[in-house]
Amino acid sequence: MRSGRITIADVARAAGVSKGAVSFALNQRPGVAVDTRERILRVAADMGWTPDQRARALSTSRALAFGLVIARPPEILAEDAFFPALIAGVEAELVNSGYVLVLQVVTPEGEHDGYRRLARDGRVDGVLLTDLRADDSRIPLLQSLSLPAVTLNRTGSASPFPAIMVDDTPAVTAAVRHLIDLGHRDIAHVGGPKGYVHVVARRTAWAQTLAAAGLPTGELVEGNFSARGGASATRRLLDGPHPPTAIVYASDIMAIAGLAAARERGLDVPRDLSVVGFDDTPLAAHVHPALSTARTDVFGWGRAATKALVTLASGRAQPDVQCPPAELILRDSTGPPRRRRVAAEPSTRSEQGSQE
Amino acid sequence: MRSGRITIADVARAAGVSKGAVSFALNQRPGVAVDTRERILRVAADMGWTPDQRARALSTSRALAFGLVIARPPEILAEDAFFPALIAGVEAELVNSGYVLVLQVVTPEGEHDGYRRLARDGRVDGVLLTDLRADDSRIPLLQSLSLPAVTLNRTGSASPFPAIMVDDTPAVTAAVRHLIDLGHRDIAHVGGPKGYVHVVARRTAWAQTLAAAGLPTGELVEGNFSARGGASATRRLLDGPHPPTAIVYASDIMAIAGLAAARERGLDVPRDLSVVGFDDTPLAAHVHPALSTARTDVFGWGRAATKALVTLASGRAQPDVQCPPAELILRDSTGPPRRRRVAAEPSTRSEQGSQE
DNA sequence: ACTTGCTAATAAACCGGTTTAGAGGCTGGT
DNA sequence: ACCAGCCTCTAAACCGGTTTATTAGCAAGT
Repeated sequence: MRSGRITIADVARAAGVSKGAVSFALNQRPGVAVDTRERILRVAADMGWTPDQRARALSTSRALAFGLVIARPPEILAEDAFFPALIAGVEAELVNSGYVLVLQVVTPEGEHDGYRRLARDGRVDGVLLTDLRADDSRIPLLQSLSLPAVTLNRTGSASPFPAIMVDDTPAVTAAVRHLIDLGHRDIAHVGGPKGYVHVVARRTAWAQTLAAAGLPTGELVEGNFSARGGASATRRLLDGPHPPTAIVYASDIMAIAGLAAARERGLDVPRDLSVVGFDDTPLAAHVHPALSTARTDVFGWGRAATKALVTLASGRAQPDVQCPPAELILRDSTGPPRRRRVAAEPSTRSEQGSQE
Repeated sequence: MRSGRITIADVARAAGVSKGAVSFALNQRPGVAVDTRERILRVAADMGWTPDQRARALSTSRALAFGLVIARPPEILAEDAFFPALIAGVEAELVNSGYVLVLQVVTPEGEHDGYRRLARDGRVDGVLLTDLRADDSRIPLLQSLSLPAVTLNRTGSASPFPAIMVDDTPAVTAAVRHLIDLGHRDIAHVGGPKGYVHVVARRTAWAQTLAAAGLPTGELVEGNFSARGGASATRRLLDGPHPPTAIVYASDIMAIAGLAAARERGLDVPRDLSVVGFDDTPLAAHVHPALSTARTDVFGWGRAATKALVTLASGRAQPDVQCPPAELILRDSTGPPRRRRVAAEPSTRSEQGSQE
C-alpha cells in the first residue's frame, strides 16, 4: 500500500483536509485560512512531500522548462566559450525557480525542427534565442508556434519578443581608436559569418571608427569563429598585397590562432602586428603575448535573459533590457606599429616570412 | 470548441475508434488489427497529431528526459571543450528518441542537490555521470534516489551502473614513450585535481611509463584544468631546482598556457622544452608551435553513453561499453631535448630565463 | 450444437496534480 | 429573525495520455 512516492492525497489525508486545500495552500492562493495553510505546509514538510512536476505540468499545461536550441556545428561549438558561460548564467537564475533547462543541439538545417519538436511535445514554456540573425526566420516560426521567447540582442526585423541586449560596439570602437592612437593606419578585421547581428555590430563598429578618423576602409575577411578559420583569415591578410599592421578579430579563438599564424610568418606580436580579440576567454590572458580583447559578461547576460523569460512565461509584460556593454581589456598584443612609411621596401617582412 | 490542440480523443473520434485503440496503435502494441492500426495512424498523421509528452510522462511515470549535472566552476567550464563536445554527442543520439536533455549547472557544493531536485520532481529518467571520482559519492546517492545512471568511465568503488569507458592510458603512455625515445629523461606531469578517475589514469600512465623505462619519477604538479592553473604549474616546474625538459599536461588548455609560460621564460618549444597536451582541442593545431596532444572521441563517447542510458531506461540490461582509446597526435611541440648532460652548468637556460 | 480459446476493441480507472462549482458556517445589516 | 455576502473548505471534473478489465465476435474442437 505505502508503495510508491507520497502524493498530494497522502498529505491531504494526513492533514485532514481535501486535495484541493493542499493545492491551494501550496500555491499560496486565497481561500485557505492562515492557520490551516500553515498546518498543511508543516505536514507536507514533515512527510517530505513536493509536488510531482509531471502532474503539475499536465494540469497547468505548462512544462516548467525553458529551451535552448544550439545550432552551431560541433567544431565551432567545442571551441567557443560562449555557450558554457551563457548556460552557467541561465542555470544560476533558474535554480529554485522551478524551471529547468532543456538543451537541444542541432545542425543548422535541423534548427527549425528543433524548435518545432520542443513546441509540439509541450516540452518548454519558452526559449532563449541566441546567435541572432539580422533577419531571423526563427521569429516568425516561434510566433506561429506561439512559443514565448526572449532574444539575446535585437534582430533587424520586427520582433514581438523582448530583447536582452549587450552592446559590443563600445569595446570594438575603443580597440580601433586605441590602435589608431598608437599610430596604426592599416587595421584589418576578421569577422564572423555574415548575417549574425553580433558579427554585423562588431564589423560596423570597426568600419565606422576607421571612417570617423578619416582613415581608409580596412581589409575585411570573413571568418567562422573557428581556430582554423582564424588562422587562414590571418594568413590571407598577411600574404595579401597590403598587409595590415593591426587586426581586430571578432573572437579570441580566431585571434589566438592568428597569433600563431603571424608567428609562422616570422612576425612578432605586437612589434610587427597588433592583435585584438573578442570574448576574453580565460585563455586570452595566458597566451603569448597576452591578448588584448573585449570582455562581455556572458554569465550576466544569461541571467538577465532568463529572468526576463521567467517574467514573460508568467504572463507579465517584459520590456527590453540593456546589459552593460563590452569593455576593452588591454594586454600585451597591441603596440605601436613599426615605422614602415620611410621605405616602402618589404625587406623586413619578406626576409622573415621566407623562413616559413 | 475546436479551441486548443488536437488530443487523442479527437483522433479516436475521427478514426471511429476508442482512445485506447489509438494509444495501442501508436505504441505498436498487440490488440489492434493491422488495417485498423494503419487507418488510425493515417488519420493521426492527417490531423497532425502527436501525443503530448506531458500527459505521457504523467501516465507512464516517466519523464522522457535525461539529466546531465555539471559541477564545474564556471571558469573551468568556460574553457573546456569537453562538455560542448559531449553534449553534442548526447544530442546526436537523442534526436528522434523521444528523450530530451535536461541540463543542470551547479556549484560543487550544490551537486547532490542538483541530482535530488531532478529525482524529486520526476524530471528525468536517468542521468549521465561525468567527471567521475575514484570514490564517487554520487553513486550511493543515485541508488538511494533509485535514479538510473551510466558512468563515463569506471569508478573505483563498486557501482551498479554500466560504465562507458574511454581509456586515456595508451595515448599518455605513447606520449611519454615518444619523449623517452627522443632522449628526454626529465619528464614532468601537470595533472588535474586529485580524485578524478581520468586524472588518476593519466598520471598513472605517465608514472608507470617512466618507471617501466627505468627512469626516475618525474616531477608532478597538480593543476586545475584552467589556463591560469596551467601557467602557474608550468612556472613552478621551470623555476624549480631541477626543471624538466618535457612536460605532459592533463589538458590542452593547461598545455597552451604552459607554452606561453615557457615563452615568458625565454624558452623555445620544442628546442628547450617539449610539451604534450590532452584533448586535441580544435585550437591545439593552431597555436605555435602546434601542440602534440592526445585525442579522444568525446562526441562518440557521449553518443555511446546516451545509447546505453536509453537501453537502461527502457528496462533492458546494459553491459559496460569500451570505446576506442585515446590516441596520440604528434605535432610540433615535441622534439629532442637539448643536450645538457655534457656540462651541468645551467648557463643556457639561466641566460635566456633572465630576460624575463 | 456447445463449450473453449483467441483476437479485436471498448469503457473505465488511473497517473498526481489544478481548478471549478457549490456547500456550510459565520458575520453584519436591517 | 432573516437574508445577503463573505470566507473556508470539499467534491468532482479535468489535463491527455496509458493500462486494465471486460465484452463482443468468430473459428476450431468435440
